[in-house]
Amino acid sequence: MQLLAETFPLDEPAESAPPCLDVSVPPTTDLMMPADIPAFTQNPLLPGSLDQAWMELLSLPELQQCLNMQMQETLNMDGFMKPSGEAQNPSYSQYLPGMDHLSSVQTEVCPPEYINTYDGSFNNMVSPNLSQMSLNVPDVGAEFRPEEFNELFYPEMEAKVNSGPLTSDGGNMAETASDSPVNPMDLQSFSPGNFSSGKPEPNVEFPDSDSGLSLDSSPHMSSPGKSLNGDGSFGFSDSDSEEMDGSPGGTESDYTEIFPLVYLNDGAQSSLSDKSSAEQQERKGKNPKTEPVEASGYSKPPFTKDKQKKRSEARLSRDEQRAKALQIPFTVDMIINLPVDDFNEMMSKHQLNEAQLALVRDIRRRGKNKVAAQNCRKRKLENIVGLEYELDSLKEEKERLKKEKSERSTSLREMKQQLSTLYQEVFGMLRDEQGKPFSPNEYSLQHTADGTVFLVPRLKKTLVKNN
DNA sequence: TGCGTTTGTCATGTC
DNA sequence: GCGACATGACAAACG
Repeated sequence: MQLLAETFPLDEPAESAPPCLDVSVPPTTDLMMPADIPAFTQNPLLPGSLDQAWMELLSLPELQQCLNMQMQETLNMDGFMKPSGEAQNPSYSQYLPGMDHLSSVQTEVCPPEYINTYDGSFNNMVSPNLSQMSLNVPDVGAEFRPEEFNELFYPEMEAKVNSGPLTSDGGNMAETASDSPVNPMDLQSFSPGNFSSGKPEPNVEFPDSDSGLSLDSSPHMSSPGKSLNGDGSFGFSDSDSEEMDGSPGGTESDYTEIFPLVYLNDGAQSSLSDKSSAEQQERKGKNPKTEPVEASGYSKPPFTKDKQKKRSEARLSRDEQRAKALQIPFTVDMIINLPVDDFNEMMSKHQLNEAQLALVRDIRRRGKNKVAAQNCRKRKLENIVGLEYELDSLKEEKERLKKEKSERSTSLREMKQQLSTLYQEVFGMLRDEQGKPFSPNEYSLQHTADGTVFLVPRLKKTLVKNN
């Protein structure tokens, strides 16, 4: 085994450079044969007590490279901790996508086969699976968009959402509207026998309408209701909803006078009524309350209970009552669910007065907004649930990373200690021309990428740095 | 009777 | 500019 220590110009001109010792360790040289180390003849030999195994290890270029890296990192430990520092990035969602690169950290660590060469030394202090050291970043994808998260955690829910009738894209809605059978209002219910209660109420109001049919509460002052009722004798409001619900026909006489029947009895109207009147009658007979909701295409709103469903039906029926009162020849379902083109076409086929038009628009707006509100609330709940799952997942990930960081810190500390020991041992073997050991205050060992080890004067190093 | 939840509605903004 | 949709806010209904 040979240990070479020769002057080395380092990165400065030879004439100005103080001598550096090139301590290269060819693996096949004999430590006890100074003749084999010509450049070292002017320098002290390593003592014969040097463990040959150590020197063999040192002779390995891989180990030298590893040592070189370790020494560099020892000199600059900040860089050593960089990956962990990134892992502490509080911006977790942004951090996770970038975690992929951390798996490459292992390439910067001395590979296990090199470490294993130490057998009894490094082997014990370094994780045996160093090459396997990588952050097991869960495959969570590059982003945490709520949709993906929902798909990740609630595939079933997502499927239901996508397949259900309450999609917000309107596709199903339009389909439902166009596919649903036409359910015109029961025109027979417009008969005086059904509508007239014989109890005229000049100030009766209809519930929940801003169509201009309510007098004072309506912000839509442009609506025709007021113009029709300048005396304020006619309007809708929720305050009379019970009245309306209780006696739906109670206002018939008033409205039939105010809004004379505009039934054109044209083809459209007859088709609308003939098409499904029988069917509707049959359904109404079975379950008159649920018919409008089911036919509307959103038969079961999310998180709806039976009683709430009844409320919904009651609400819808109030719109039906209004429509009946104004003798609007369309079903509420049609008004709400028809595509805009079909809706306009339907409207164009009937001569509706301004009050009727306003009410139809209100019914359509309210109906669509009701569905939109239901979808909005459903999405909000899904987002909340998804965020809760995400929070739990991130907490687990955080704990895992903390544990991993602790383990890596321990491993790094042990490696530093071992490297320091090795450094001191190698350094202590070196002797100058007089056979005296080099002062660690004046010299230090440095590695180059090719595995060469230099004994560099610290003063020189300082000078070079300052220059 | 007070309180929390659900639902419908309105107002407003965005597409 | 209009219509559809989304959403916060509010009030009513209800348990």
